[in-house]
Amino acid sequence: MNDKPAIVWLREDFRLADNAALTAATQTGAPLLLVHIRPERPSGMTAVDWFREKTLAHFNAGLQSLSGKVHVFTGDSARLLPEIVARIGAAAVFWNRRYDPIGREIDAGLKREFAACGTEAHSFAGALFHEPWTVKNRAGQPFKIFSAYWRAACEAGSPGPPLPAPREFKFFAGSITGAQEQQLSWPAWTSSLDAYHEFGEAAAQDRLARFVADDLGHYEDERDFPDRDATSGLSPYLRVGQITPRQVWNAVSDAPGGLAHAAARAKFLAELGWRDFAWSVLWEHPGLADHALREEFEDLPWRSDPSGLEAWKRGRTGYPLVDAGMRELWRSGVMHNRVRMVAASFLVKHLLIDWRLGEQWFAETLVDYDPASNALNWQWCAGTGADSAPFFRIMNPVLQSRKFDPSGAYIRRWVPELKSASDKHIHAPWESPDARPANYPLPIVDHAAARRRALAAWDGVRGGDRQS
DNA sequence: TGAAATGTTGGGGCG
DNA sequence: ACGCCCCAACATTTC
Repeated sequence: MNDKPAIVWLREDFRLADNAALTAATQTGAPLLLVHIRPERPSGMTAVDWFREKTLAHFNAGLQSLSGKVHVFTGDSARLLPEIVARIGAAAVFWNRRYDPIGREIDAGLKREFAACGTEAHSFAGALFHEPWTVKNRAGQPFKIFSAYWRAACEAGSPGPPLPAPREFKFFAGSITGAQEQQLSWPAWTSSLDAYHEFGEAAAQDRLARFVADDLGHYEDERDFPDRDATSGLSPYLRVGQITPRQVWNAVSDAPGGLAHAAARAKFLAELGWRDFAWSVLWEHPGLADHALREEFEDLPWRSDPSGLEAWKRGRTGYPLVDAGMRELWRSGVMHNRVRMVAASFLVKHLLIDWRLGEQWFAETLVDYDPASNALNWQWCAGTGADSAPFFRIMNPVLQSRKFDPSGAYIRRWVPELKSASDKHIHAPWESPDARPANYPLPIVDHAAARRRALAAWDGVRGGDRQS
C-alpha cells in the first residue's frame, strides 16, 4: 500500500486509453494528482492552444464521473512542477515524453532535479510509433530520406496492442493551492472554429472507426480531392494526444477488406509514418523551423512583400484554389492536405516569400499544428530539405484546381464570391471578364511570370551546378 | 506528392 | 495515289 501521492503530468496526452504514464501511475496504487501546466502566453493564443484548451475542458468534464479532475496551473513548468511535488509530498511523477527542442530540455532538467532530491520521475513513449532516436541506418546514422526511414521503421516491427484505459482510479483527495479554476477567455477569431470540431477521446475513436469503415478502402484514390471527405481528419486528435498512432495502426490493421485494401492501408499508414519521420528529423535538427536543411537555400533571394503575404493569409490572391484553402484554414483551423501543398507552393514560389513566414502563419492558425510536421513539410514545399520536392517543381494553381477540384465544389464552399461561377471558369475567373465577380480579386501575380522568376531565383543559388 | 517545352508519330484533309 | 501540311496525342526532356 502506497500512501504518498503520485503526479501524472499531462501535456499532450489527454486520454485514458493507451496512456502509458497514466497506466503505470495507476498501477502503483498511489493516489493520483493529474496536473496540466500551461505556459504564460503573453503573445496570445494560437489555434492549437485553442484546441488543446477545449480538449482539456472536455477531458476534465469526463473525469467528473470518475470523481477526478486535472489541476491546471499557468506558468513555467520547470519551476512549478517541483513546487507541486513539494506541496503535496508526491513520491513520484509520471509523464509521456515529448520531443520538441524546448520541451525535451525542460523534461531532462526536471529528471535531473527530481533524481537529486529523491523523487521518482518516470517517462513513457506514446505519441509516436518509434522514439525519434531509435530508427537509424546500418551506419548508425539518422535517415534523411523518408522511404528508407519508413522501410527501416516497419522492419523494426509493428506496434503492439494499445493499452486499455485503467479500470479504477484513486485520486489525491487533499487540497492544492495555485490551481486555476477560472475559464479562459477565447479570442474573437476562435469563434468560427467551434462549428468544425468535436472534442474528446470518444469523438476521436468515432472518427477513426468511421474512417476505417467508410474511407480507408478508397483512401489512395480519393485523398487528394479536397471536396471529398476522404481523409481521416485525425490530425488534431493526434496533436493533443486524444488518440495514439498505435491505436490507429491497430484499427487500420484490423480493418475488413483484406488484400484488396492492402495498398490503401499501407498508403495511409505511411502518412502517419511521415509524422514520425518529421519528429526524428526535428530531433536531429532542432532548428528545423528556422534553418534550411540544405544550406545553399539560405541564399535564396526571398522578397519582402507585406501586401502579398497579407493577401495570401486572407485568401485574396486571385487564385481560387489557393484562396479557398487559406480561407478554410482561417475559418476552420485545418486545410486539406493537397491544398496545403498548393497554397504553400504559391507563397514560396509564386510570391517568393520566405517559407518561414508561411510556417509561422500555419503555426498560429492550424488546430493540428505540429512543430515537426509543419517545419518539415514547409521545407519540403520550398525544396530546402534533404528529401524535398525539387525547387524547380512549381505547382500550377489552376491546373491543380482543375485536376483535384474539377467541379469547383471545394472552391464554392470557401469562396462565396465564386458561388455562381461556371464549372468552366471557376478555376481561373479572370479568363472570362464578363463572368468574373467584381468583388473577387484579380491574380496578384501572373503565373507564367512568377514561375520564371522562381526558376531564376533557384538558378542563382545553385551556382553552376546543372544537375537536377 | 509537376509543369512546360520540345520531340515524335500517325491520321486525315487537301491539292 | 502521292506528297505535303496540320495538329492531336503521346513521349521525352528540361526546368
